[in-house]
Amino acid sequence: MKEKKSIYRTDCPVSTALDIYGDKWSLLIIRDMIFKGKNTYGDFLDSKENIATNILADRLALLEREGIISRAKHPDSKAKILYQLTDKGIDLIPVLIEIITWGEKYYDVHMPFKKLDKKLEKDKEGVIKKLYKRLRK
Amino acid sequence: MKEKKSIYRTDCPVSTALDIYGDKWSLLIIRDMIFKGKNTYGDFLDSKENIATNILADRLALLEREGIISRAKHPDSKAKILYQLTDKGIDLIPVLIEIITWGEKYYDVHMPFKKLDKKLEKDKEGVIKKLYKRLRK
DNA sequence: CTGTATCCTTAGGGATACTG
DNA sequence: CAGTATCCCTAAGGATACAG
Repeated sequence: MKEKKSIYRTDCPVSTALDIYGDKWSLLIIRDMIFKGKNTYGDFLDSKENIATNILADRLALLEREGIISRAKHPDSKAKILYQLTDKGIDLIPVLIEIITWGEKYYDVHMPFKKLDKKLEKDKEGVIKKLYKRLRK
Repeated sequence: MKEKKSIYRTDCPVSTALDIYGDKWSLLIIRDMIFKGKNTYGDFLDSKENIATNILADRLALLEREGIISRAKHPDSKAKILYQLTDKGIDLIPVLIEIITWGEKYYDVHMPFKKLDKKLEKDKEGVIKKLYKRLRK
């Protein structure tokens, strides 16, 4: 596997964050983990956006290297790997929530669960707290 | 100039948002407009990250096409152009704030104004409101 | 099932020169 | 000053095949 230099452009929090997940795929993996409970390679491959296997492998490695996700053996099978959000990854919930809020305000788009859309409008803080609770267990 | 197809991958708000600003530069321009009051081509070129002229021109066009920024004549000079955030662009404030919050929590990074960093810790909502107020004028 | 590896094409982007 | 244009290289990414 190629080595990434992991050098950030500047000491700005925005540019540093973008150096890590400023691309078209990383946050989709995080989205699937947070909102759809996905946690295996096959799960991620199965998304509507059709991520390529090489890109998926690359991003999983990158996210693990940055401490955003962890890998562990899956209880179901020896070959299977279980990907889980670390606390650092869980802390991306508010970022995702704000991106969703913006997207839903300006485009005809929706999260797969209508309940979530409505709850978000009414009680964003409540949604965030619930997600934290579910993922921290 | 090349035509961008502007077709979004899916109807997911996250993937749609990433189709627009899921790259290493777009949000840096927005950052500079929100937090540093930048609004001319030369201002943007002047950032620490050293964006290339062709990339800057491309992103300004993209952001304008998406209705996130607007262009107008600059009062100072006929040649100069004034870029300003639209309401849609201003609504990216919460996204940036959450990205900054996450970045500052996990990396040794800082926004150029220390006051902002401290205020963010104590009163995130207040900071957001102030920024909205300043930019909506 | 979880990846790697490979091939190939396109997009991103740095450097620089140039124009209205 | 605000871009365009060009050159050229690298990174991103799609498709497919293959391996443990």
